[in-house]
Amino acid sequence: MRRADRLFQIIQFLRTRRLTTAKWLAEKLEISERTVYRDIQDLMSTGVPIDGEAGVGYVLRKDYDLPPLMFDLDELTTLVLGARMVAALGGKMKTNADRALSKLNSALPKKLQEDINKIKLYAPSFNRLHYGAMIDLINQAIIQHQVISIDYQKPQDVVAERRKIYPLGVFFWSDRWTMVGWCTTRNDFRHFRLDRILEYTLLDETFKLEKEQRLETYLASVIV
DNA sequence: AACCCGAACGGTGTGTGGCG
DNA sequence: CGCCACACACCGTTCGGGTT
Repeated sequence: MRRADRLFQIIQFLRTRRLTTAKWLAEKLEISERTVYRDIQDLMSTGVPIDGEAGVGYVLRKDYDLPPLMFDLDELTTLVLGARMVAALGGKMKTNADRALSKLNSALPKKLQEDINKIKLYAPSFNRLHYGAMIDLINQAIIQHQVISIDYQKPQDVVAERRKIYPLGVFFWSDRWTMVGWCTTRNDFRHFRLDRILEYTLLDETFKLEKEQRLETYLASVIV
């Protein structure tokens, strides 16, 4: 990593953390603490408002911000591919992704605008079914704490079962989408494949989660 | 290719100061 | 008082760029 890149990284770390020690920075950047001290000193000497306190760590004063920075081609490639994957979901997700790409394109310098058109990475079949509208609705329900009613059909079932769910999150498992939620029928966490949800409705009913019903609790139980 | 030079870095040791 | 973390100095090594 170039030194300039490392100095930029240090500022980024300091911006996103309340308190940062030289040891932590040294581990993250794979350099010695001694080098961290030198870098911090150099940043401070160029006017970056960093406060260091022995026995405490470093903090970046709140009034400091970086000027807008331009993406490099590798970053742009990642962003464009990501946006194209999201656009493949359809619905409002596609509209949003297209709008974001358009904004990005208009903000780029001419050279990068040309480069971005050369990115030939597409995701047309990233998702054969368009879940954009369903994900939009689930996302809205999660934010507004609204109950969702779904008709869910398991492979062994002949008819779909109607359930009321407190939606907690939507996950993509490399080949399929699922919604994780608190199932009021089973009174437990359940995840539902979106391709097995035959009908879904946002109910005019809100929910309040107990601690044992929250997504953090679910994640803590499944992630070792 | 060999050499020189400066920048950057790591290691080590010592001092200082906050905190529990 | 001990621990932790920053501050500083000194020295040796590595690396890249420039020169001969």
